[in-house]
Amino acid sequence: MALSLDHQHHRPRRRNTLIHSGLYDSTEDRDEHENESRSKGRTSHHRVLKSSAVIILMCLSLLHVSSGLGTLQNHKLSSRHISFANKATTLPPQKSLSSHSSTRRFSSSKLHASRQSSSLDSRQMTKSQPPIITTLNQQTEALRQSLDGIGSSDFDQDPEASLRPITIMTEMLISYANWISTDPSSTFKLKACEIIDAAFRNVTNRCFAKPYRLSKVNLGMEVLQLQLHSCVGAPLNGSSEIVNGNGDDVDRNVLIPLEAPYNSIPRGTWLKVLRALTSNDINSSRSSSTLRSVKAITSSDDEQWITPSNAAFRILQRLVTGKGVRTAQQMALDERDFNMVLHAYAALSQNQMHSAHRVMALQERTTHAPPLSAVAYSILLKAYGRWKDIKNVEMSILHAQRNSVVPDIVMANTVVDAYVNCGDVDKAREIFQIMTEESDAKGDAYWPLLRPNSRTFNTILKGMAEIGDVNEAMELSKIVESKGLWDHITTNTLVKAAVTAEEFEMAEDILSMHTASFSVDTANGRHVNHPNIEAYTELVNGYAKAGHLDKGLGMMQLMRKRGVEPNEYTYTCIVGALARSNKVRQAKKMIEYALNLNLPRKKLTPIYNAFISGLLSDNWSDNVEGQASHAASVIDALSMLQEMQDLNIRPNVVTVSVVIDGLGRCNPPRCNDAKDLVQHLEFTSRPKSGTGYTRPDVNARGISLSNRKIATALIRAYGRGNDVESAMKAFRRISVPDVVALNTLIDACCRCDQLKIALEVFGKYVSFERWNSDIPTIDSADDIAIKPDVVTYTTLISSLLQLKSKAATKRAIKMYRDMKQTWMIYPDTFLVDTILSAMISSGPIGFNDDDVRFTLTVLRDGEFLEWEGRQYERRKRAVRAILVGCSSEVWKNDEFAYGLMNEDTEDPLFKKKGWNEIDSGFRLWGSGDGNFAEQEENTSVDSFLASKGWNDMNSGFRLL
DNA sequence: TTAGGGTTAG
Repeated sequence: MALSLDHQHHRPRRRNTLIHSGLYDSTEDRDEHENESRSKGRTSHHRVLKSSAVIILMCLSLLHVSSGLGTLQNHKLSSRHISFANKATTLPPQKSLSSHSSTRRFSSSKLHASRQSSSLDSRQMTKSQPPIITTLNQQTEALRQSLDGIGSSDFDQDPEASLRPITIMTEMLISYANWISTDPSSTFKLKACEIIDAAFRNVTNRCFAKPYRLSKVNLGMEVLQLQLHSCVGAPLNGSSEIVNGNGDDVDRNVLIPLEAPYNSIPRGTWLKVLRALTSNDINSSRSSSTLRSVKAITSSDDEQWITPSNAAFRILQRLVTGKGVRTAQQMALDERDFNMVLHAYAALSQNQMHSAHRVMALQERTTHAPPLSAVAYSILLKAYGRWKDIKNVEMSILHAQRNSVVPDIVMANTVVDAYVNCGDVDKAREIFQIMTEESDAKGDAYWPLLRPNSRTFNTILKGMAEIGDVNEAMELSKIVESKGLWDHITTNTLVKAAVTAEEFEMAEDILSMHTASFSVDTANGRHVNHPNIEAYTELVNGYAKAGHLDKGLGMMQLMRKRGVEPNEYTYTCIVGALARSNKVRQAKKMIEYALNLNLPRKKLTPIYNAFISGLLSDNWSDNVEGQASHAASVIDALSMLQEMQDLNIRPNVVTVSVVIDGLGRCNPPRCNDAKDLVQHLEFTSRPKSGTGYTRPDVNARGISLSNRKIATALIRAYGRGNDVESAMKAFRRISVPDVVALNTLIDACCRCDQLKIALEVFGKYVSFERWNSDIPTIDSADDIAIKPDVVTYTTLISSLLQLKSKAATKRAIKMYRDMKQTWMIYPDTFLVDTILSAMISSGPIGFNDDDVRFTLTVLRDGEFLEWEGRQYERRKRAVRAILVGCSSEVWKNDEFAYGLMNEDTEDPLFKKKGWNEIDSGFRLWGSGDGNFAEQEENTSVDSFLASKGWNDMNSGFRLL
């Protein structure tokens, strides 16, 4: 369906509900997020602590309100009211006492006034301002003081300080509640509420202001909870503990609701909360191993922890429905409110996309909300592009079209980028064509005429760079230049294209010709953040990866000559390259230099990772010398890990995985050491938990045995150590295993000759029906469905074929068919190679009809793949040699085989050496280059180091 | 509120 441009201008208000491929949920906006909300287990012990805490607090407060006060033990309070008090009980006794005594000092002075007010009769109150006002004002002042230093780590880690605001606010509500029992006039009631509300706003404004911090946000959430719900909390079991001035029993809660409208939260505050919850600071604090979760606002007694995005969604729902929102008339909702939440979900992770769709559905269904715009679709498209989910990229475009959303240049660029990320550069160029065509020439009327900008071109260039199509890229860059749209990213991307194609000279030329002008830091004559630093880094890395370490170091020299300061990325590349070449001393020098850049510690971790990874990257541990050398590298790696910790550079998941892998490649594999290391680092690297507002890590984002990458590395180690049982155990620790973890486990089983177990594992986790059922399956480990990939099938098929049994081969043939037909997975050259070499390895004897058909199928599939040089022809010849010699003649009915047999492509080498030679060398065909000649780069390394002023060769670093 | 570039990992 094509929409004309005219129609697009007056868009129908009708909106399509987004339902497709199971991602568009029709039960969108319930306030319940069962999957996400994690109610904290509340043991009876926990309850006892809570109640005793509340008793202490209430006694302290109420002691002054009314002497001879009845027992409070029977009060059932919402856990909200007392959570702060609960925290106080976790303090050591003395500290707890002092904490309370400070509260008490405060209470005794402030609440004294409250008592007086309670004992005053209402006649007196109408005459002049009641003392409660003074009390509340004093409490407000104390509150203001308690907020000093909020957000600082000192504040967060001092339970006394961080709990005080909540304590004071609760006390204000207690003062209010007690005063209310004297039945004051409504004028003063409102006045009192206004003061309390202002105090609350004071806190929330601070909590939800930049810089955003989880601890602040959670304090703010607590305040919102207090104002919204504590007042309507649990009843008092019909008891009558509080006695009013007339001696009558008053049956009510300890805390009572504020007068309207102060029992709700102003719209502006909600928007501040929304901004904080969807901010980058709150959502992407990857440095912290603390799970990002915030306290949910609930009307029940339950304490729920949910993701910031889900908390934001709930607030969006409030803004839509007006629940808890203080507003005279319904204000129109801003598109940005929705987009903020949409973005928070979409940027988060792939399995949050159904939540992203709920946000869009909420916006669509809310009549007083603006319609979905190109911005919303840009957010969605970017996310799907990032996950390389081309199916949903196209669905999103289709829905934008159905919703008559007119694309702007941003959305167009997002689509182009999404296609590039999905590896479909042709499709990206097609969109480019359509959007730049005059409308009457358009085949697709959806895309309006748009003027491409630098980003459009750079994005397409990126696509070309990734596939190494440097010629096309150069052609396109001429257009970019002629249009005056060349910027430093164009240079960087074009250099990348040349480097990917290993056209290093061209890359250097591009860089010299298009180096951006940059400002000189006159203070030290150096240039900071050179706009082309990425191109330089690309070159350094490209040279090093291509085996030209000397040239890579030459680039470092050139950078120095041109005054371009290497950054952490550049050092990561060069350190990794040096370490891979076992130039330990030089690598360490480089690290030392990177340390001098005075970067934040966090940025140094990857440099160390590159070092450790390079050090352990040796793959010659199959002989004795190799093993000894590997063992030495492991020691070096471990000492580097120690150095990191000494320098307070925190190892991350990558660091640990790499070291585990190194330990696993020892002979025998050091699996126990690997596991111990994880547990040790898990313990030592965990940040101190302060207030309780930052939740301890329970879900393995950081270093732990249940982290997916770490567990995967361990599985690999156990596989090498012939320990299937432990491998299985390690796998089961992963809450949501991915295909890499699965492949590693299957491989571990196969290595240990446990093919049966491998097939069971495959059967348990790989099910097309379950995978396709669209039901989010996070709850039960048994429901997890993993989409296999070509590696999964390669591992299993290879193992099956190695058994050389009829039954196993039959099973392999079936798996291969399932892979293509059910999962639409196409084989790669490695799989084709694996199968062909296995099938023909025993020679033509016993090669039956099925074997012939299978081999021919695989060979034919291989025809569509990209092979190095004449590799495919060689495989064809190998197969032909088998067919010639085998008794089966089914191939004679096969057109492809017939053509194969009659091709005249005789390989003289093959002719000379015959089948056995080919077989033994089969695997080597793929490796292409035998260029591992040892190069002597010491000269250039040292000259670089010398240029840095480090000419000291004997710095104490051990040379391997 | 939305779009483009470099490193380490499996």
